[in-house]
Amino acid sequence: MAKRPRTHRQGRTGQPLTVAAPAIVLGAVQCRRARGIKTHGAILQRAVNLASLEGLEGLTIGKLATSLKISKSGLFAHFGSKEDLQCAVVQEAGRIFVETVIRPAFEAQGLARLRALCGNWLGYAEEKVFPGGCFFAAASLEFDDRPGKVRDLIIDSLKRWLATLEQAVRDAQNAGEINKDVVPRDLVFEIQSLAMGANWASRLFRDDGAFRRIRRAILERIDQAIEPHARR
Amino acid sequence: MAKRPRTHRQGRTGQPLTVAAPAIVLGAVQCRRARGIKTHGAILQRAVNLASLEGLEGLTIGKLATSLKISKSGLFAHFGSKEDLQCAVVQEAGRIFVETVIRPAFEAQGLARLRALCGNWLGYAEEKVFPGGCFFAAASLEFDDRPGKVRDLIIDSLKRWLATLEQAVRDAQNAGEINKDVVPRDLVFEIQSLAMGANWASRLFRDDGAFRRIRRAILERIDQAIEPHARR
DNA sequence: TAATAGAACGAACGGTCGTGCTATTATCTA
DNA sequence: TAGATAATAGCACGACCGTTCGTTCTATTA
Repeated sequence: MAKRPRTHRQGRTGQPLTVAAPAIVLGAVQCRRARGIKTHGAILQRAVNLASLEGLEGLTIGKLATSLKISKSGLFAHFGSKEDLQCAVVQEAGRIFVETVIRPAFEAQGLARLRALCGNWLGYAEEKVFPGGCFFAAASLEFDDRPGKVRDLIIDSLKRWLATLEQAVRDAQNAGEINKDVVPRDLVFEIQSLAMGANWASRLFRDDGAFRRIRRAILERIDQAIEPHARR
Repeated sequence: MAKRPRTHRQGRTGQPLTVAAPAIVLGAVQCRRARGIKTHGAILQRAVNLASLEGLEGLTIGKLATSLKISKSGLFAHFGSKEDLQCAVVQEAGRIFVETVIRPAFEAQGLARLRALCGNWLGYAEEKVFPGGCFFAAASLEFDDRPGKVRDLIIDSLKRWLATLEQAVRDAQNAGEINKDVVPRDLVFEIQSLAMGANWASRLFRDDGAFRRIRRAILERIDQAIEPHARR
């Protein structure tokens, strides 16, 4: 978008500010005092919500600053560039996703974990953890044709999510719960597609029945893949 | 977006130019001479392709004009506003969709038509009729939170597509090919979700294997719904 | 051939975008 | 409590946005 000749926020001596303990590295910039950390967090939180509604590109620094009642430049100083802001937003969204969808499911094992992952995802999308539906569904379609750091981060997040699902399938196979003939990637792919469809329909048609339909479809699809003795 | 105080392109006497036969009404503006019609078509074609890559909002009048080597204002005169341009683009995309996906399938009946609709859609997405994948998948997620004429058009197009699929299911049920216990809307919903997922994965991961996977999944899902005597 | 109107142009508008400089204020530390 | 520096604000920039205007070229028609 534009050239950025100088590294942002360096010490007077030139060496980067990769200092001691209490500094929090967030994006390209560091906050080292209580006020800065608080502001940084508030910006990020608002930015994630705004971006989920308007898209990562539709998220503008001016609107974000206005909605937080701070100056554009004051906000801008927290991130070296708009691209870095977008990256920070993607990472924050990923953190929320992990906490909401993935981590709770890791209390279960095998097939139960797979079911928990799917159930948590549907809950996460339905309960609007992000006001614009699944953050990564929107972001990935927005950036699929825009190479750069942001897209790389989005792809990386989604690959890790798919890998988590696949590993759960494999674990369930090793535990004898899911049929060994099932190709984990194929099953995960179908589940993921159904989930994306639910998110899409609920957003566009404002039809929350979409989640009910897809929840049933995903459970049935999993049931097809499990060994008889593990049936509910 | 902005006020447009005067009706666009009126005759000297004041009455609108809603004249005789050969005028072609395209969007908000009319083209009545060979040159204008040709230009209008060229703009629309380029705009549809650009919008499928950059989104309907990322499609900018300046970039569009530059890429066609015409002036911004000359292009602008063909449409009353950016919103009208976006509407025209959606309608043109819809026309292409109907010609590519729907019309050819209407040579078949019942179950065969349902299979043809699904197959045509996968071909349409895979062969990149639009360079940015399924136009309506991208557009619907982009506009799901932006009320207005554009979103209404997108929703309308997608509702008609889903209704076409549902009617094919019902016809197949009436012909005794698909089990009457199947709820058409549920089946269509699952098929549509799988299709959206294929489009999503192929775009983001540049993985055309997605279409192979989902094609098989859709066919299997349809097979589950059909009466034994109609099995392939 | 003269009159008319469609089609395209170039220039400019007010607005917003991302970004950079500089000054001011707030907070921490010696 | 004073000095240092982090955090924020103010202001201006160049670029591009959608849009409007007056003008020019060109094709059709009287």
